[in-house]
Amino acid sequence: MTGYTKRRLSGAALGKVAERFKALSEPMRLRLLYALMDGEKTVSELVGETGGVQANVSKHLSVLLDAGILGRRKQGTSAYYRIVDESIFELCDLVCGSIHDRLAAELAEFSATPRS
Amino acid sequence: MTGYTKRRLSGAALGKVAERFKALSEPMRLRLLYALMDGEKTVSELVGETGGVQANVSKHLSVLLDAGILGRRKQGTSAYYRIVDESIFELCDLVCGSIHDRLAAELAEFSATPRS
DNA sequence: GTAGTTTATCGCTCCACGGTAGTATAGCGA
DNA sequence: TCGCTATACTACCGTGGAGCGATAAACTAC
Repeated sequence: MTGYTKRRLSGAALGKVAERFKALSEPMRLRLLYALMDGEKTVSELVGETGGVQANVSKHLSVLLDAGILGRRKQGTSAYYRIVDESIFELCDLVCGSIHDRLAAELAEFSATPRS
Repeated sequence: MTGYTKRRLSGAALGKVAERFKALSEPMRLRLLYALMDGEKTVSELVGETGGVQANVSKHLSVLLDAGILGRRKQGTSAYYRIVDESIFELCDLVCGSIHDRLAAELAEFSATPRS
């Protein structure tokens, strides 16, 4: 019993799920999400932390906004972005665990292989 | 306490996580994964079930194979693919729940809005 | 041997997307 | 009013990847 339902998804649902995964398939966007873990930040702050160009950071942020992962608040000339879908980090944790397991398995297999 | 560790990831780890998400960001690949839920199948069977072209199905399967999500077994002229990373469905379930919550929230907000 | 089946791969077109530069818009201060 | 800053938007280029047809490779049956 692993906890997931193993329910089949309709075609439309499949598309929405794929869309969500696509929003998370860019290292830069993941970096932005992790930078936002300690609370909302402005675009400038995110530019400084991630080392990206302002235009790119702004575009990636709007992608995450459209995906429903981030929220935005404007104050003065600044735009404050925050995470509204905390399940993102659960996803990343699951993937990290899965990748770790695979690497560990490969390592074990390599170590068990007799060197010729 | 939601259960995830909220640990920051290195740049390389971020790339690997993004790569995994990218492998899941295609509806066709998700369809193949869900078709494989009830056990290993040949490419021909998957072509029949998903309605895809053989070349595409084969390519998508090799993407999932390289990502460590699927395993392959060859017997005669047939290739049997199976799921080796069951955590995939946990990921999909999490995303489904998240999407459902968002849609439900949008619906509630819409219903609460007084119609002018 | 030949023919048929199954799978993988190649070449191609087309489209989506990331990165970048430049520009526009809005708010703030002198 | 005139800058200055912060953000968003537009246009362009290059790349990567999906879809498709044709072909190649491996195996089976005759």
